Amino acid sequence: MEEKLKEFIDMLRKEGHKVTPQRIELFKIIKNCKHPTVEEVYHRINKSHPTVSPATVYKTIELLREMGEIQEMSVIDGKIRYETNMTPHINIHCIKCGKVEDVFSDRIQELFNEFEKKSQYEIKSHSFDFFGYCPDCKNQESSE
Amino acid sequence: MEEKLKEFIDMLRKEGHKVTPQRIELFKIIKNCKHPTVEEVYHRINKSHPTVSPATVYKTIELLREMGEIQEMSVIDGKIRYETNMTPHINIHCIKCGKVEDVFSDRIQELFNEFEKKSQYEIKSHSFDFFGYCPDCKNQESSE
DNA sequence: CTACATGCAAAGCATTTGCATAGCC
DNA sequence: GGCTATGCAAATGCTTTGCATGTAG
Repeated sequence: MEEKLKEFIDMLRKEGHKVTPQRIELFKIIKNCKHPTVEEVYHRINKSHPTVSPATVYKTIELLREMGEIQEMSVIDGKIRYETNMTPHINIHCIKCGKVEDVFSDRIQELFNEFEKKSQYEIKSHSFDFFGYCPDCKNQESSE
Repeated sequence: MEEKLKEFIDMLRKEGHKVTPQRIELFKIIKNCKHPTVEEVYHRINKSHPTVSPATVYKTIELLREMGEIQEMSVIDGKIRYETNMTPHINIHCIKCGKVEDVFSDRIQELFNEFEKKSQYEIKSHSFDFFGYCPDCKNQESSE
């Protein structure tokens, strides 16, 4: 975490952006959230730093997105959420309880390599999502 | 297309929804669009049926989503787009020119099967997206 | 000291809602 | 004929913008 923060600060400087307490705090909060909405990020920063405005939250999220630190996700409930874990993985969403789990697999990289070759695209990022019933909700389903 | 429309009409009836001209027309339009936004759907129906209101477009899109005919997609430009082709595939987005291509592969089904077994989830749908530079834009990139 | 970032309030838009009317079943 | 769907207009709520002030470099 400390390491990632330092890299982030370096990248800010390198790209000519200023290093402000708001940006540092928002980076820490966002990277510690799972798949936050703007609203959730705002509520969190509001607890520790009540003067930070929604405008700053929106602007910082947009900056992080441009810097490749976060990514907009597939939406299931209409609200845009942000992927903050940029390690290749698949999100499995339970469409009943709303839970989201990360799953890692070497197959993702394989698929990635296959498509890059086949399509002639230069692939920079991805977003993989499964939607279904988690083990708990699956059982409840069958008894309904 | 005719076949799909009939299935849709049957499903409407079966689920107790009424079959209206607006729903039929919106179904046809939406299924003929690639990855439309709400706005695009509204503009299209507005040309042929100028009295259809935005409210009806929103409600019908929500109905189609509930019925599993369409799905919200990963967003790249902030606007929610809808996946209207429910055949398993991956979308490759060019982050420069905005083009989106569908790619089909047996690997998707394999990945699907692997995860269903491994995770104990009952998977109902998915959304796979790659983001990068298409062959054309890739070359422009290198010469900049 | 200069330029960019922040915070606030207002503006802008997309989406939803309430309700009267129309039209499917 | 009953009950859902539609269309309209108003309301809501999220996001952006403009501008004065603060602050990093």
